[in-house]
Amino acid sequence: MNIYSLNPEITEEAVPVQLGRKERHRLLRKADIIAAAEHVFALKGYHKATIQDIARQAQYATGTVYLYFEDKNSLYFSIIEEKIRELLRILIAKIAQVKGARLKLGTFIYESLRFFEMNKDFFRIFIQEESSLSIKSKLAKSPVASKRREMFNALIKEAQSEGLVRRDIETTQIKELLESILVSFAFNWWKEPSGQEKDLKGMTAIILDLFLNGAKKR
Amino acid sequence: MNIYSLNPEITEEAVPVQLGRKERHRLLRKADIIAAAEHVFALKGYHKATIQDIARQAQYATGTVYLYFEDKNSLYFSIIEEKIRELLRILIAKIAQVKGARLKLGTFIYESLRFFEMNKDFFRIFIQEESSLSIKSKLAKSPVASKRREMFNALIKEAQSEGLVRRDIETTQIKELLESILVSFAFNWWKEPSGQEKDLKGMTAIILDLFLNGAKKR
Amino acid sequence: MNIYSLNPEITEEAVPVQLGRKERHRLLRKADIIAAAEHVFALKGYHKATIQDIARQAQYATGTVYLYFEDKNSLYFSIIEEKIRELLRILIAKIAQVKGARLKLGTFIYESLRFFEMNKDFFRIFIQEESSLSIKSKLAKSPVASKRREMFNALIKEAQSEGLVRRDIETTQIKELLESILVSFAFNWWKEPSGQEKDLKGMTAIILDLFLNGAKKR
Amino acid sequence: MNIYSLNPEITEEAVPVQLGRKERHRLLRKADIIAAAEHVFALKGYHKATIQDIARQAQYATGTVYLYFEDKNSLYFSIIEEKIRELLRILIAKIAQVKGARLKLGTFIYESLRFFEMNKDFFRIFIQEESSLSIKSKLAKSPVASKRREMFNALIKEAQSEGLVRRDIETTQIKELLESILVSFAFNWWKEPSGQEKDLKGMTAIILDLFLNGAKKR
DNA sequence: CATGAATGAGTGTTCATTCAT
DNA sequence: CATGAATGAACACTCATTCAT
Repeated sequence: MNIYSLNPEITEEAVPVQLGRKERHRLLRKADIIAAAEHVFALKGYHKATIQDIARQAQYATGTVYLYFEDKNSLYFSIIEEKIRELLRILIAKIAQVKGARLKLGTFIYESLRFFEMNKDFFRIFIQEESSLSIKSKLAKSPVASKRREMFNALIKEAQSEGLVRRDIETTQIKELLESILVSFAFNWWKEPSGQEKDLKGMTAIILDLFLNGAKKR
Repeated sequence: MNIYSLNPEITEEAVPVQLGRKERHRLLRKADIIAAAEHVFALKGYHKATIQDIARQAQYATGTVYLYFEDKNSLYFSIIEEKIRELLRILIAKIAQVKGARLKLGTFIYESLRFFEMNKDFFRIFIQEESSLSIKSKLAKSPVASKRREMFNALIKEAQSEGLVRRDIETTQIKELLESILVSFAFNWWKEPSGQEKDLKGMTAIILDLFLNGAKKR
Repeated sequence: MNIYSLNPEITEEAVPVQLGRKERHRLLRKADIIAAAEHVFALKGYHKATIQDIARQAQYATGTVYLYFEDKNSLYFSIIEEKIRELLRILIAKIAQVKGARLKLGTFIYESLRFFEMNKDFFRIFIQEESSLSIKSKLAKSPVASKRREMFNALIKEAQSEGLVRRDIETTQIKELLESILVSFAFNWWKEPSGQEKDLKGMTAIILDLFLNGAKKR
Repeated sequence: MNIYSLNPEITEEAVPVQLGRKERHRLLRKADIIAAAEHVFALKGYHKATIQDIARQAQYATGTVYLYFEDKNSLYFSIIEEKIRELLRILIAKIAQVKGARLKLGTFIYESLRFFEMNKDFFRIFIQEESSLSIKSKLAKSPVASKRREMFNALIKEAQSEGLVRRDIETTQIKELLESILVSFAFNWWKEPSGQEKDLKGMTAIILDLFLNGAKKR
């Protein structure tokens, strides 16, 4: 897997030059709307955000949104997909720069936390509003999410074959465990109003420590 | 902390005799409605469940619901509070029966998983529908949730002072780790359609292992 | 067939005393809304009439309409059914008062034209707006329409067995002929702005003549 | 009256050579769009057919349709006018080939029914969807419809002066009567699912019989 | 207390029409 | 001329909440 295997749709910088003017234009519009929707959803949450709100924010007419997205839900979905795509791009790039499972895991944790920090507002959608886990179900079927899962799995597998991570537990379960820990720390950081000053990504070491060594006193 | 410190409101068996007939009546009505709401929410999810649905299920008139609950959201909230209260009651009772931090932790894990298993349908609300994390935020402020947090913290602290759990990391963070692992296993069990046959609470040993020893190979 | 075989639902005078207060109330509300809808549909036509218009006219809130009717279309349909029911009631009553196929046919024609004259505004819905024929298709399946068809058929059959009407052509086709002639005269009367003064029901004799003797010169 | 008195606009074969290239081009475009619209309207009905559908079917852009037709309704109207024009052309041609009012009437009925049979799909627009009678009102003012009316009237008048048709009833009314009978038979044939096999134009004799001789037993 | 009919604000979505390119 | 992206008004329908009985 490499960075070019990511579907470059939407993200402006990634729009290949060979796309026709029309198609380029289309992707830019989609990006406009996604940006507006991200903002509105983050502010109001899924149910309270209206398509009119989003259109106004994007400075388009209501109907225009429907030229680019099937319906409200698919727009919502696109935002999330786009975010995952972005995170995945970062993860792949950064992880490629280091050697050894431990460092790679550390990089993975660090960049994931950093991404969360930088997209604090966006994640309010999940946190304040609908279907955090429902979305997970739907996302599970999306190609981007699959890519991320594969990459994550590969990472854990590598750690297992390098002898860093135990093999008596399924790769998938180890992966889910690390994910849970990340989500948990992120959420607790997010929850605290004072969390703004603290450094989420600075918790990388502790997380890695807890993940690998557990809670037992030695 | 002991079992009597729990707010006994609502749960029938726990209704103290000294409450007036009126008040007792009132609590029973609330319990009726909560039971109906739990069913309907689990079936349809928060947004698609209507107050009319719930009233019909409880065999009351629409307006009656509003005699006992402020609005839809507070009804929803009450269900969750009630569930936590129930779990908390169980946890406290069972943990009181064993000695030693290790056993207590095991009991905590076992009973939590068992409760999740037995309330599979209820948790669909969180998982399929709204605001898994949003509710967490709101719950954080509710007295029941505080009680559970305190109890959980006390448990970890006990384990730390007994020398089972490391002291170089904050109690809260240790607690979050355990919670993460629980959530991770519970969600994965829930997710699998075949999960019905498998035994979630049977995973207690593995979870305790991962919690104490971490993911590192030894 | 007799007058009691008609479904008396809705029409106020026909509401049997044994209906509960609730049910009576419900039928009155339905009648209110049907009256308002009849007016609005006649004025604006099906597509341009909005549920809001109708609700306003009936002096109810929008949602109230939906307590009594599934949706816009079914409301529209109910109006037509009700009109047919009314006409049918009149036809049955009047025809029962005369003897002989010729007189019965005359009465049928006369009362049909009279009904059309008196409901001029209502028929504008069909004439100016939607789906005159489409509605026919749907109506064909409704019980009221079936009743009217049966009654009409019985009338022609009686005329055939009395020797007034030829038997070498199917009853149904004879029936369609008479219906055609009625429609033709009614529409022409309706079309003329001056038609207001002329007497539609006064054309009974001519219609009966045309129906029986045809257009041929003798 | 002869075939050349028909407005030859639109129909390709009839486009006179003396029209400029521009104008010829224009008429061809209109014909393209009308053909597409006929198809789409027949398929979806007036309200559910969209201009976009029609444009796509005609392989033009949305806006192009508006270069040739005022709006959706006038496009719809043009189709009907064109159909009437076509029927009228046929009627005039066929009727010119026979002698005597009776034969002419028969031809008129036969060709009208045949045309209906052959354009079954097209007539679904009228039958399933909007404004059968509304369109009549509007059409009454269109030149094509006037032409057809005149021709029809002339036919009946001829029958009256030949002594075939009674003169004690207005020509117009006789005409409307025959039209109603035709419509009635056509609709009943159309309505029946089994009608596909039966022969509509084969009913010419019965219709003529009923029209001329009426329903009376002799 | 209980009822449940009535309310009416609120929203996703469609589509005829326009107009800058 | 042709295009088709953009427009935005319009509307059916829902449902939490109220209140007269």
